[in-house]
Amino acid sequence: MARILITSALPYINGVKHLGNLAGSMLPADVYARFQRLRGHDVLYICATDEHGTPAELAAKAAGQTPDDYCKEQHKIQREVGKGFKLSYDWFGRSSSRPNNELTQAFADKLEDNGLIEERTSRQVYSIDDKRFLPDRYVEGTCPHCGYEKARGDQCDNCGRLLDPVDLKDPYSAVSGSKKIEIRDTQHLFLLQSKMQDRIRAWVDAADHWPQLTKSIAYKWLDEGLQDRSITRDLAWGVPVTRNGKPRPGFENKVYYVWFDAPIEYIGATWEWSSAAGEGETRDWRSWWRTDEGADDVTYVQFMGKDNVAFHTVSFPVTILGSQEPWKLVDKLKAFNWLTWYGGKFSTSEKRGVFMDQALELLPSDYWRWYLIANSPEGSDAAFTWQNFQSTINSDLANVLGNFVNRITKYAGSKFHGQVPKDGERGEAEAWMAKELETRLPLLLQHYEDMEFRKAAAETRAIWAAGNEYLTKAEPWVKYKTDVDAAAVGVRTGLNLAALFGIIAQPIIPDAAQKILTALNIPEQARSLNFTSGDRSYADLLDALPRGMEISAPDVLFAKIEDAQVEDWTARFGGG
RNA sequence: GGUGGGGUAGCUCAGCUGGUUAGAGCGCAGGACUCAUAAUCCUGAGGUCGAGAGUUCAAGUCUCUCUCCCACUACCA
Repeated sequence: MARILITSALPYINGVKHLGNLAGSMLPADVYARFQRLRGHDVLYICATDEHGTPAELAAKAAGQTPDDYCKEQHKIQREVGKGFKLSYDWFGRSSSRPNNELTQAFADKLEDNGLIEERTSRQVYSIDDKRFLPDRYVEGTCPHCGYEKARGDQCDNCGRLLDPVDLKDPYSAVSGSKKIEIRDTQHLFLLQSKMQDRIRAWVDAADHWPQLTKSIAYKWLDEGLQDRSITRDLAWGVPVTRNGKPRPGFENKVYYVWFDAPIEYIGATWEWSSAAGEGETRDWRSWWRTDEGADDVTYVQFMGKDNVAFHTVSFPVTILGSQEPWKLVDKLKAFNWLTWYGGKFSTSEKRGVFMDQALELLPSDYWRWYLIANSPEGSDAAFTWQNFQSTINSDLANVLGNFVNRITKYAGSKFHGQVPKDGERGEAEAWMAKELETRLPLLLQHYEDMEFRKAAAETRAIWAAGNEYLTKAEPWVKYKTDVDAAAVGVRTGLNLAALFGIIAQPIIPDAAQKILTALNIPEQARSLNFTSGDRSYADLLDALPRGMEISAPDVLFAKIEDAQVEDWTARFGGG
């Protein structure tokens, strides 16, 4: 039994996430976690909300709440939506939690002890009316190059040029609109990433389980040369800057930069999980993270969108390696491209696309889970369209899987008293089906191991489709007229296939799988993805259910998506 | 601008270190079947693999040029 630690990129606290966020980190991580649990491994799947930073502070202000209250509320909302999508987190934490505060401060201390942090003075935009320093993008003004009047301090959206806020003409605060702006000196802590360049490169060189996309992004940063970066900000909301447990002089009104503390929350959330252990339960977070305390046998897998890769392959490892402490580093890193929405991006700020809470109002989570995995943006960006969604669901789920389960269970009910038939001998059709399973099931497992989710879904579907093909070959409804025993073999095999189809469906569509397996009375211990444990062969899968066992026909598993619904949703959400 | 990824059947995508007639699903056409959610199964049509040049006995697969799309570009996260 292997120990597998899984984390998905922390969703930012600022509002419910859209389907693109779900498809690019949380959902595949969940599918992978479910898969590995069903393989019998010891899995710990950790996620959390990323709560610090300027956007959270401003959103709280806009909502008339303290950042703390705002985050508490938003965290609960995100946690519930995650539940709605059946994301099987072992823990869904908060980056503002106490453990993360402690860990972040401890890491900073270690880094400074190791000569990797120094104080530097930098010049920043200060808004007098807002009484705060402003990040570059919260300063707006007229672009010195093209005259665009709403250029941001970091970049002009009109001409695309990178800017420095001091270059803007007539600058004003994007927070309040105030023009009372000045440049002030401010002290910040800089993490000396440049000193870690060689160590990081050696570590990336040695990482042989990373996909191409991941490595190329890491090397890009390394080739350009790691720059020292500021890890503190002039904000009130965040992890307070300390030195050896005491407020750091001159930094009383500053916090660590959100990108410094957020990845540390992977560890922090595990600590939270540990602290929440119930009566008589032992949870040791350090055994998952400290290689000197048991984590050396842990395989750590991270899931994220491509925008996050640099931070996970370079920035966070600088923190970990720079600490000189035996913390666990990532072993496998799966990065995703974007799910696109009618030619553009899903966008939280522009409210483009479908958001997780809205999606659940339209259809049960399985529908979305299947579509988003079967069309996962793995190799390149993937387009979401309502029509594609409709045809994928209707074909794969309603027709191929749902109809298979329905036809065989109904037929068993009407002709074989709702029992697994006892009689009849196997023939050619069963041999053909066994052969299919023998070649396809190992492929399916391999795709999951490789984290090739599109391929895993395609193989799952191919196995379901093979079941329909089998029934055509076996045609029990024809044989029933002349030879009931011959029909019995077909029905028995069909019912066993329905059970198997439910079993392999579990990682992607857990609810539907549960319905199938419950209707067929499959006990928990018989639901694993270890198909050939012991002396069991693939052919045995076709006769695994106890003969004579009562089964029931589940309700129709998937309703088809009607054209009228597509029209309705298109009108409501746009697209097309 | 720089860097990276991508441009393969009507649509969405597979095609690893170059090797016989380029694949899948959907859609489309025809047929079979009737247990089933007008579902399923079979067969078929359909591609100058973005454009051009080069290397090679052989290129979707390697090199160069061009073109279009997307992402990243370190103080948004």
